[in-house]
Amino acid sequence: MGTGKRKEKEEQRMVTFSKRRKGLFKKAHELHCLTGADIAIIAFSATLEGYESVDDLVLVKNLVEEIRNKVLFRVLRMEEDFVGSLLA
Amino acid sequence: MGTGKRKEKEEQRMVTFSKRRKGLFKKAHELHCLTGADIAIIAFSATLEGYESVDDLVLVKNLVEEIRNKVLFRVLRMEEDFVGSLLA
DNA sequence: ATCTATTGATAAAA
DNA sequence: TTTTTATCAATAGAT
Repeated sequence: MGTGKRKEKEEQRMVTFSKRRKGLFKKAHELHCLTGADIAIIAFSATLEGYESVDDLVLVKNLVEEIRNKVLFRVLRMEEDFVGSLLA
Repeated sequence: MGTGKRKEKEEQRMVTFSKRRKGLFKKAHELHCLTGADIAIIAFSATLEGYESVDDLVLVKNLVEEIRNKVLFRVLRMEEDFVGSLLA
């Protein structure tokens, strides 16, 4: 396969990735708005070149911390509910 | 509003949540298969009662750790690429 | 980036 | 709960 063809194929993959990632985030946003659910999505493309930067990764790192905090918050709420049910 | 109505509304919200979460995960799976992207999704319903357990939260905790590892792996790969580009 | 014909998701009903 | 289906939305391919 020529280099041109390979580049074309890679570009097409990125088009698909971009379109579908956009769709995925839209669906997640709808789910959040419709039901109040807390949702976090992280999506890495398979290639790094040109599509991800250190800045992006810092954003992801912050997002992961946010998610961790949400999980911890959930655990706290569940423990509160459990204690509440014991006292009820 | 009567209690019955409120319960009905909450049930409907959970039906919507379940259906759309299923759809969201399907989309994410497709995106992964189609483009090789690494994707992580965490979705909490707005209410806890009956829909989430400590076991679920342990799974989420593990997922968050997995995501963190992926981020770190990406950083390592980017650093390798950077060093590689300097040596090329 | 924009368009559109087709496919896929899903809300409501059974 | 699962199944059906009539609508509505996502998107692959073309431009």
